[in-house]
Amino acid sequence: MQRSRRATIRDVAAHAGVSTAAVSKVIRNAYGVSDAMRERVEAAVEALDFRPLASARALRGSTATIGVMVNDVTNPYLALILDAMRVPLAAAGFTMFISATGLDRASQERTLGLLVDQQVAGIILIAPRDMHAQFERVSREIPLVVIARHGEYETFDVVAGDDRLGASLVMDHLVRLGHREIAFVGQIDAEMDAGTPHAVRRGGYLAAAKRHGLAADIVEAEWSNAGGRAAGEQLLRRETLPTAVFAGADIAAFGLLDVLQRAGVPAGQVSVVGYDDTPVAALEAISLTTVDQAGAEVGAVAVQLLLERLEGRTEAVTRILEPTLVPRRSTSRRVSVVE
Amino acid sequence: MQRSRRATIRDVAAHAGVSTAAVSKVIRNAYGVSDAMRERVEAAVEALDFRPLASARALRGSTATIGVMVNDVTNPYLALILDAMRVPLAAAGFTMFISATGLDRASQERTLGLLVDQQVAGIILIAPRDMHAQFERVSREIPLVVIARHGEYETFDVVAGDDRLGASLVMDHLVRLGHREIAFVGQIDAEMDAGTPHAVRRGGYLAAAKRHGLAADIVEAEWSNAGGRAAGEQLLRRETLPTAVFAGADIAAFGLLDVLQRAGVPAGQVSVVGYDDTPVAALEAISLTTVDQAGAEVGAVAVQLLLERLEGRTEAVTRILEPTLVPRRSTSRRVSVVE
DNA sequence: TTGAAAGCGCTAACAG
DNA sequence: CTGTTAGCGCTTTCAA
Repeated sequence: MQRSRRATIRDVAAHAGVSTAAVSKVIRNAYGVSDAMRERVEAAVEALDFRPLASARALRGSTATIGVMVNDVTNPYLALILDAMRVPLAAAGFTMFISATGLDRASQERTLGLLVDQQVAGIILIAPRDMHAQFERVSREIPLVVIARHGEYETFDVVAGDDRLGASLVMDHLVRLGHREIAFVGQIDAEMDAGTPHAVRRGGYLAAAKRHGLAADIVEAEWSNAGGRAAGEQLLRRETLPTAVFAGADIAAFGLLDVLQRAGVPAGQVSVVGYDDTPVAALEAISLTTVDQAGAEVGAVAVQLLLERLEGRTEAVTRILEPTLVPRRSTSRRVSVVE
Repeated sequence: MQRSRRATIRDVAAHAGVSTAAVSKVIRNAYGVSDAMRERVEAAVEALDFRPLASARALRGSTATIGVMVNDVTNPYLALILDAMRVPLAAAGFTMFISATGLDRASQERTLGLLVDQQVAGIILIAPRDMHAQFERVSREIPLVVIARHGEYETFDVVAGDDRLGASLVMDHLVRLGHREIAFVGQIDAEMDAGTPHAVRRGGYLAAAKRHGLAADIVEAEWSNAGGRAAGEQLLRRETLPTAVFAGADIAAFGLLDVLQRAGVPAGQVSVVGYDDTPVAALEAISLTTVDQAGAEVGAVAVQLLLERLEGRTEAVTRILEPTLVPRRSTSRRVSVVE
């Protein structure tokens, strides 16, 4: 049995014996249709299983889709943010399409362009590279919310955690435990500007180290499981281990801890701190001290700001969320190191 | 400075002094354009920053977008699959849009409908509920690949791990270690049919238990962190703990292990097995015995099948991937339990 | 309240 | 090789 082609608004109009304009009004819940008309049209819609084609609607102007760009779907913190956006967007009548990119700027620029080409009604970017000119250009036409970038902007909204404060909380915590040799794991590449969480946490680390009169000790490695492992291996090659490491992100802390543990470094000898408070950090077997930056709230706030924009707000809003330290067993009082 | 509206193909044609048809051919790399023409058009495209609107193209027929539906973006195994699809799809010239749903069938049906309305060129569904009629209907019009469902179908392709074998590997492993009281964590709800990984793993567990002459012991709880915790609490309320638990999924195993550990159950007293081999399972501090079902490969195979369909294949293909057991420290020889 | 008709931006015959 | 033109399916004036 050959399936007939998809029903169009004309098919519905013919079936109901009315004009396409009438059908259009009914399916959009627009004003100016009699009850009788509505009923006939709805019956025809039902009978033909009619659904308006998104592209035809888009070509006339409106869409009800929101594009969300994310640079790494395997990052559990980002997943938390994404997950928090789904329900409120749907409740507001929007369809969310997630577009995954790489970490490089080129793929992110391409992806943002594609979202614009799709005429999405609004855009949320999660932890994008700096593409300031493009942000401005896009946001002049489409409501835009950027998550996890620092800085005040004129034409779009920003939601971010206070990474400088977060780094400071971590350092104060470690210093209070008696630590003086505190390493920081992080890597800044050529595409990374001052507005990234990387740069801000690093800056917070440096400022706090200075404040406490400590020597800065930066281990260059990216925030990933592999990066954390690499950092751990770098440290093991040294003559003396630092007594504490601020790994910059949970995911890196896990890799780092694992390498230390496998190398036989006694638990408690090196205190390790992550960032994000991902669910794994809370497991008793891991018990990683970290910084909670409320991923679910970030997502919810971003959606709220976007919806406000879609309803007409034009002034830019920047929302900085306050992080909190979550102390666990991966940090402890400094132990004197036996050479 | 007011931004001018987006350039259209007519603007480009006017700017280059040629017809819109010529521009269309150039931007599509179609045959029948002189080099001179190509150059002029390309210059105009550049000058006006022209990009074709996706909806207008879609309305004429073709799109280069692939829709991927996933029921839980916070599930690290699913994230692995998603991540493996991005690069090959992009390399083939397609844009991937991920659509997140809930676990319930209603939201999945809605989402699948939305993808169709978007005229995506192809669809990949990851671990969907049973919506057989809709699968058939959709796949008659759009190439469709379903991941993580069992069964042979006529009109679409399937990629799945052999969950029955996986469950069997787990049980054999535990029995070899001397275990006789082996519980299984899992929950089947009304919407769940025989083709789900849940049902198949449960079936594999039951069959293996029978084969080994063991009593079946199913703990009803969902495969999530919370579900694993709930299962752990259920077990703790019993007079005697089973000596081993097959948690059904890593994510549930983590929660379960955590509850047991916090309750003071000595390590090694209860062997626990997960499923999926997510990165966390490999951490030394967790060291969870699990089943590797090659998430990255699943994603890559799904993309490959979809691309084949897009190039014209019409016969349905079902690809079952063989899982392997990954033994780690969370399972050990049975210890006699002290009451 | 209803319908006729124009047109969104692009592609694909078809004619020249 | 190049241009003219008729739509794709829908929304939206504008008249009736």
